[in-house]
Amino acid sequence: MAPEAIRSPERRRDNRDPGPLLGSLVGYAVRRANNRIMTDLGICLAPLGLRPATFAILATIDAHPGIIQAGVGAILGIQRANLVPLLSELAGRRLIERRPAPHDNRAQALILTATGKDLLHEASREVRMHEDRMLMQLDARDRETLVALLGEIGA
Amino acid sequence: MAPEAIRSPERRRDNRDPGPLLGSLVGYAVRRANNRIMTDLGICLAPLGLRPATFAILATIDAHPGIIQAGVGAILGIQRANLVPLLSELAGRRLIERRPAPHDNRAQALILTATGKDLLHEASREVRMHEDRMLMQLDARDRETLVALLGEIGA
DNA sequence: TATTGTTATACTCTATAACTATA
DNA sequence: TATAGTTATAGAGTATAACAATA
Repeated sequence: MAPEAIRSPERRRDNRDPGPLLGSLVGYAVRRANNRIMTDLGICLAPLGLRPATFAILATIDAHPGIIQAGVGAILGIQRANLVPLLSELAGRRLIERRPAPHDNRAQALILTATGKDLLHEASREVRMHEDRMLMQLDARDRETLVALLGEIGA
Repeated sequence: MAPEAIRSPERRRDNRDPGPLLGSLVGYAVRRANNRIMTDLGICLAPLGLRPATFAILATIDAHPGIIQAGVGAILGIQRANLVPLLSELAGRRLIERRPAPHDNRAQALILTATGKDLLHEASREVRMHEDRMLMQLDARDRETLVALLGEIGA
């Protein structure tokens, strides 16, 4: 009865369908979108000597001048131990400075240098172009909806 | 003029705001959602001896019986070289079988064993519960919207 | 020539434990 | 005792190059 010829049993060459199970999972759609975004973002930032993680760190310090390392880790979901080599890399390139924190001698207050600000602003332009390219199919309202819905996941 | 006391300048303890730059990026929202989903998914699958990657492989083979390794890699975005140890792990546990492919002596056709199907179905129940938990705040229409919008990213 | 599966290798990201110095 | 920064280390995930067998 079933006209199996219509669905071309196992011969589709451009088949990227993961099947009904994965195809119905929001988590799978999020993962695929994340992969595409991160791959493209990495390519955009590479010429500036940055990666997604180091870009995010610079942006966070810029938004919170004097923030301590643990604060950056809490915001970005990076563990203190894993933050150390990333910050050392940025400090070694004179993009950030580690200064003694005012009221806590254990902590280091982080600030961007003038060079760091310049590089961040240059990277921001690249990232905004990257976003516009990735979201070409979506208007401003779609993008707001997307951010709002994504923010509800796991909340 | 600006009543700065309202926004409590630099003293919010529960502050997870990454700042105006990252906060406005869809990519950042996707990344955070992906992290929350993957962390929870990993916890759900661990008792079954599976990870997100091995679960996705089982689901893909179940949807495409007889698919060859390169096909699985193309669907899931996993490179052939990285697929080998994953498939060896699954074959070692007798969850899948590698059989000579009918029309191509280079390729291996992959199928689920009865044990593999049982484990996949058990894992599927766990994953659906995981999804319902992660998407608790979203109704069916929101979820469809989310999948549709995510599918347009990078297209 | 191109493709499939495979091995080897390296690099990034992430996770944990332990140490020090401060609080 | 708890926290901040640090070191060391191990595990995933991902990337490339090269090879043998086959198309």
